[in-house]
Amino acid sequence: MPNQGPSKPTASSTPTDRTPRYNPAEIEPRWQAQWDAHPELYAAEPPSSGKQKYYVLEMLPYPSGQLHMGHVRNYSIGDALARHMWMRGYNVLHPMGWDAFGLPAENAALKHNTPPRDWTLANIAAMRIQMKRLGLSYDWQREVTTCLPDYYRWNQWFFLKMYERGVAYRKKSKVNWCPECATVLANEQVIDGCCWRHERTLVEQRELEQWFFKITDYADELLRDLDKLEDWPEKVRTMQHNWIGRSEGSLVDFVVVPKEKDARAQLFEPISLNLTETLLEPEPEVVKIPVFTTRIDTIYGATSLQLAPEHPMVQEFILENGELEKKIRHLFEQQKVAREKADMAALEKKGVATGRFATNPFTNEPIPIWVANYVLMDYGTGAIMSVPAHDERDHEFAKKFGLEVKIVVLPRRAKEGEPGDAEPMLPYTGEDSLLINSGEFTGQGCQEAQQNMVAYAQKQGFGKPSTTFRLKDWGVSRQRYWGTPIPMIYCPQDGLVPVPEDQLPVLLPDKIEFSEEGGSPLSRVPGFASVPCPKCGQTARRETDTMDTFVDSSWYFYRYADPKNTHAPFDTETIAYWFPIDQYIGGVEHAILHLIYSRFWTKMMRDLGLVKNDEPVQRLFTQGMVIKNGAKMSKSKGNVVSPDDMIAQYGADATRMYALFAAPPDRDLDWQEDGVAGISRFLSRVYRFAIQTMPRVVSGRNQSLPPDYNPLERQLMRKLHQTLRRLTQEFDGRWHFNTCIAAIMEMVNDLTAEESTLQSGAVADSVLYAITRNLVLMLQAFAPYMAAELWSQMAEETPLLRTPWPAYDEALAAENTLQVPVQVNGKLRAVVSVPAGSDGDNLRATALAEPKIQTALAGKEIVKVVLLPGKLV
RNA sequence: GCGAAAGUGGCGGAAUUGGCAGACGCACCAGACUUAGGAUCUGGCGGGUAAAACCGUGGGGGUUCAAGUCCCCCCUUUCGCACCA
Repeated sequence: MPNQGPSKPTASSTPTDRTPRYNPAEIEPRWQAQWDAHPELYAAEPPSSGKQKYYVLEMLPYPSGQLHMGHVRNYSIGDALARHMWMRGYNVLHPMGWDAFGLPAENAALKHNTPPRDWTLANIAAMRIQMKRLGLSYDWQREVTTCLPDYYRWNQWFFLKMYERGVAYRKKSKVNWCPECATVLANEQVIDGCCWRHERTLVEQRELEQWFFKITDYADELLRDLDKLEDWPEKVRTMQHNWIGRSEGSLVDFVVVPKEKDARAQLFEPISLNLTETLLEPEPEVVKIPVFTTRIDTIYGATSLQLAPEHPMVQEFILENGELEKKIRHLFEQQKVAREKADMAALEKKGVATGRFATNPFTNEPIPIWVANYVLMDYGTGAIMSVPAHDERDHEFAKKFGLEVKIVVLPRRAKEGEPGDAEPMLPYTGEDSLLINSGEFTGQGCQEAQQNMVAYAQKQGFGKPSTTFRLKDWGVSRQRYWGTPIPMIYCPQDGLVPVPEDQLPVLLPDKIEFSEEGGSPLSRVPGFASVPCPKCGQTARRETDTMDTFVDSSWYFYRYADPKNTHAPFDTETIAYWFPIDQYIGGVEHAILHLIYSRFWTKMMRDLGLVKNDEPVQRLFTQGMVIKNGAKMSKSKGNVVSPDDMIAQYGADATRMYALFAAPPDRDLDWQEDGVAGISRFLSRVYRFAIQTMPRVVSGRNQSLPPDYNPLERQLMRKLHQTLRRLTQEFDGRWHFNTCIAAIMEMVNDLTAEESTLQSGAVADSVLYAITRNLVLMLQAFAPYMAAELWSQMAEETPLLRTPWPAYDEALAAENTLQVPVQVNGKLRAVVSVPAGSDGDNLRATALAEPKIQTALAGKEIVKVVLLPGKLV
């Protein structure tokens, strides 16, 4: 037969072989059809089963139309776990669905003139086929598709509940605008100043009226509960911690010195109040500039006030002094550029003195007011007090612009009476220190002074404790079509009117025209925007923005537990059984976006009385990326490997198994096709061996194990139990499935090495049966098709998934002869064999009798002999 | 700059606790079977040596009978944070 390209293993290609060849192209579709016909195989039992539940979840995909290797890896991990937990006797919930709203559908509509709905549903159908081809154990009866009204109506329902409680609100504010998406983005969707979808598109700031969710109401709890999430990766917790960015400090009002008064005069001359004048002149308005600080203890060292270029007061200063305008605009531009480049650190600090002063309420002394490019309007109050002696940034700035540096904190002396540390290196930012030059607070420790000073400020009415967050409210309005319509109506008479609950869902119209121009596409749909007001019946305008798609993914996993519910998003009692999710698996790229929104949503639902859990996810696992040739797979790099190609060539079992074998699941995985071929060879060996021994395995099924194992039986049983032990421990612990698969390979290598001996009947059929049966159970998590095929050939009656996971036997796993390495001065000199259970003297004698050891010890004195039980001498 | 993780053959990786470094797989080499081999099987495979000795886990020190693993210093890579007041 001429060479015709890659040879696919087909049964007909080797007609002369006596044993059938492993042919996944034949085996896999056959079992897939079986599983399709029996969805109950993978169906979770209801809470009433009373069984211990296990909810394992992989992050639902966006239906792009194509699975990629990252998906395959993600689902292979989850599927291995789900199958294992089934065998461990749990009632396993393992669902899958589609994060089906989103911009790509609209882009596709524009490009191919296909309605987003058709495009999306076709993609879902294609990907569902791919998933089924992979043999994933999903409960398809619970499939959730977020773009269908039976799902998104509950988004709308939640929105109304949130609106009632003030958690959803509308405000005009500066928002992130991606020109590419032609829509607003949440803060979480802006990465390094660019859109999360368009890595190179700079996000613009636009002033728009938008819907927000008050996630900041939960900021404290979201932060605090991170401590409860012990089974989450430290990395994710840190990222969320940073994102929330809680900072505890104080607000202090500085009073602007009126322009008429010469600040310097006020400084040096006691103020002689002319009562008549004061009474005659109109009282000058007291203008306060609140400042946020975490170091109120250093306030006596504040030598200037620095305002953000966009600070409202700055406008007034510009009105008074036109020359300032250009300079301040310049500062603003510098800051803007730096922020867009996401590199504020590289920004050269610049500032402009306004010529005006403000009074430090603690000292009653005026300090100059500046405008600085490094002060941000959207953090704190947009104004800071500058303490050059005790803050790095302020120090740098003060030195550059010649501002006063006033030391008010000194390090504590190590021992009383010892010299030194009078002049600390500036800036000195240590907090285990003492105050000087700080009025009545002099001599107090920093921590102590912080408390006393804010209390004093509060008493005097010019300050209070305050906590600031980096986390901002979640902007959810999107000026797009393919999303959940926001169920609100604007009535000229009644104002904002929610769509009544019984009129939900607000259906997304099917007929829609797309154009390149911006604005909400729904506003151009005749008959959608115009609607009678539910209150007065007059013509009103419907909200035409849709919700951020992260709303969909914030609670989809609750719907899985009760997917067909038509009168509520889900049943609270059912949720109480299934939640929290025992194990969630996905990429670390969702550490902030999806995972923080989901946590918020759960807490919000808890406050609505819908769920009882505080957190959605008990354990989180973030798998590594799939890379190829050192780079993340991407179309632009041309290094994408298609799962379909892999399956067509090597089968789903080999593809999945390789995804688990090539690296531990938490690490990045370098995809090497030769490795998949290696797994495929391994599966072929397994298949050939199993089929060849199958008649004896089947006959061994009803025989009891021999009372005593012969040496070969003992050896094979030992390997079996060592392998079982490895798998049991890995599933319980660190999930290094790569070593599990390696262990199974070792076991199979041992079996095939003894193949001819086995054929000649050296091992009892019952032993062969025990080994093969357990081999199949172990393979099930990684190569479910192979396992199903062999299981059926063994004519087992229990469904594979419901077969209890075998407990390993420590005694059987133990070696009876130990190969003990012997070291002399830490160097390996020999390996001696001793029977298991030998005592130290015995071992020592054996070791000393070994010629190599005698050579190594020649002419030396034995100082010490170290014996380690079960290890080495 | 701060924080975290990582660095082991030609490659992916193993070595749960300080105890035989390189399991398992890929690639490669040799052989067998073949009209053929990109199929299958057998053997080899860190460097070094005729064989040993010896040297080897990013680099340098240290602790220990014993270090990939623990301690100190440094380098590199990846990730996260970064004028957050």
